Amino acid sequence: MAQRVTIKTIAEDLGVSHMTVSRALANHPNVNAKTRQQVLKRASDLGYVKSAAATAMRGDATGIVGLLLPNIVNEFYARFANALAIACDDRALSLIIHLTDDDAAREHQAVRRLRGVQADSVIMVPSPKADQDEELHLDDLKVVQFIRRRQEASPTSGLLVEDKKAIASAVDQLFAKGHTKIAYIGASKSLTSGATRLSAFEEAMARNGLACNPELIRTGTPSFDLGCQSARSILETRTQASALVCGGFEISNGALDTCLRQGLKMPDDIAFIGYGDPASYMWINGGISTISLPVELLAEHALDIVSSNRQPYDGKPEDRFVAASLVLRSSA
Amino acid sequence: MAQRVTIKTIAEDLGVSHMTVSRALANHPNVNAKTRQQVLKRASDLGYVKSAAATAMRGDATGIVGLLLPNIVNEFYARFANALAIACDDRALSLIIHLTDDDAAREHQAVRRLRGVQADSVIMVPSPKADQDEELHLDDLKVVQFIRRRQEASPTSGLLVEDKKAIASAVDQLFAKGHTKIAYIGASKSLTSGATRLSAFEEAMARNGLACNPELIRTGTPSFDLGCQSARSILETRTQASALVCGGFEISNGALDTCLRQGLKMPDDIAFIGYGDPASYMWINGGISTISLPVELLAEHALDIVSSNRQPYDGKPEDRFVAASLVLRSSA
DNA sequence: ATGAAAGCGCTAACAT
DNA sequence: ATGTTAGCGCTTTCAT
Repeated sequence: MAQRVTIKTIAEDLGVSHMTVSRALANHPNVNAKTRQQVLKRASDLGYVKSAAATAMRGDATGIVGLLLPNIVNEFYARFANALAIACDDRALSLIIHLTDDDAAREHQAVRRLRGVQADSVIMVPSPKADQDEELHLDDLKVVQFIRRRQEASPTSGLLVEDKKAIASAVDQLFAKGHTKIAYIGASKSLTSGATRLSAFEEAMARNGLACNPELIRTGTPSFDLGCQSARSILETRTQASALVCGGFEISNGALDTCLRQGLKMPDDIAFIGYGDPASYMWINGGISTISLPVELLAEHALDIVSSNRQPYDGKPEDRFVAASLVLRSSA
Repeated sequence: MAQRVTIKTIAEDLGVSHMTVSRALANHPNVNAKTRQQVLKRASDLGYVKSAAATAMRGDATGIVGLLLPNIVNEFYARFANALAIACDDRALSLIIHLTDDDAAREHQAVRRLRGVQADSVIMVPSPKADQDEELHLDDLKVVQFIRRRQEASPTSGLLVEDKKAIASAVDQLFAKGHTKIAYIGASKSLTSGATRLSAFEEAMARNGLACNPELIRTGTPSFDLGCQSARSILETRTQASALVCGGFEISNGALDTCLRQGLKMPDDIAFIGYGDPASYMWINGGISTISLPVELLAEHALDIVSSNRQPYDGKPEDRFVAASLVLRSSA
């Protein structure tokens, strides 16, 4: 196979030193105009590309952004990744995606590899942390924790969704429509976002003078399955719930899947308010009401935080909150 | 910030040469057992990770797989990326995703950057090629062209979907239900996949003794918009089509969006057969009939081709075909 | 069993 | 305006 094209290749071709080539390519002023032209032409002809490895080894920024997501099938994450990938391409950054499946070991490996390639920064949805998990070494990375927030040894920034108001509106809306037995499925309290959403739900219930039947509140590790199973068991409960609010993307899809499979009409059989706003929600059942998050805006913020200052630690870690909103369609 | 941990850091800590550390970490036999333990412990404590840059500069494989997709919002691509990301994580590979938006310039940049980081291989959905596009330098990459196939200067492998039979079945099915005015929206003929699908459609029409009204056949650069606009204009045509077959993922979503926005009942107002099988198709309109592609299998194949032999050129380029199937639900 | 040297591609810091 | 040197982290080769 063809030998790798380096500045030395070009230098020898042109009978100059490799430094002249380096300077020409870097637009350094001290290069004869004619020489520069020759270098540029030759580089272009040979398809020269600067070695990222050499650059990285010198300690320069790599322009690599790591993205750790539980998965990328969930349309919310997919849209986030999509927006982020476009933004990265626009800024000449490389996006390395690792999927964690919300598993601490996978997350650990992913961070290792990102440190290996000297990624400048990582945008991550931290996995629900078990206490025995080993500490992540994040010192040389600029970290943004997305969606969920976990305490780490190194300072990390946060990009969180402020959804308490939207969840409260959801409950208010259901109450206004006469619902009193309102169920909720969300992430377990060990995740701060799980705790936050749950308390938003409970407070809104209380504010409307509604009792929270423990049978109608389900929490656990957020997943499609949790949504399915919780929805199923809620529907089986003697205390028939007339409405369901979801507090997680996967959960929402899982719960919705169960309701649809059971042939339930919404809102007649059950009023449904999902979480996240995949395009398909618009089409299902004449429109699924949902708590919608501004994905593209979130991607912008994430990249903003990590690229505002490429040197880790130079900027203080910051927390940003972006508001979710309740979108009412026909399912509630 | 903390200085990067290298084998020298560990070597100095332990008062040995960096070579001993290197050997200990590489599991080389000629290392004192006690020394090895010390090295391993220290490395683990300090969170040492081997520099990918140094490794790459020595010419070793980087374990980087590039993925070039038009976008990642389309659920087919998202599921493919998801499956590929999982497979990569399992094999300790890093997946770098670049989105091309089917644009040659973006594609060009993406390939440049992948060559810069010395990616071992690239799995790409080639953008529809305009003739004036500059040649891609793909010599040092192991390339798999996915979905679409383009002629390149360097040898590349192909991973293509064999969907002629599924498309023919779609037409047969519609004809069996009494449809005669069947419309088709697909990619333009300049893409081999576009040409293939279109001819499969035309042949099936002919076989059933049906005429192909040119007004009911639309092709172009595959996109959501093409689907929307073509569907709209087909629905406006005096020659009322009673059925619609889609020949592309984005196209399918776009056409479906238009039909749903116009409040059409399927299959009564129009029989609809989509392309690709996002989970939501199961839920929309009681189930959208579609030409379904085995995504996970495709991801396995793609990684198989590139990782069967990491050295570019050592394995001959190969073409693989994976069969699509017609999934009938309630929309046709 | 351990160490020293060289080289991968690049650029900052010195020559010339 | 151009060239030489050194060093980033690592492993292969050649000593010891």
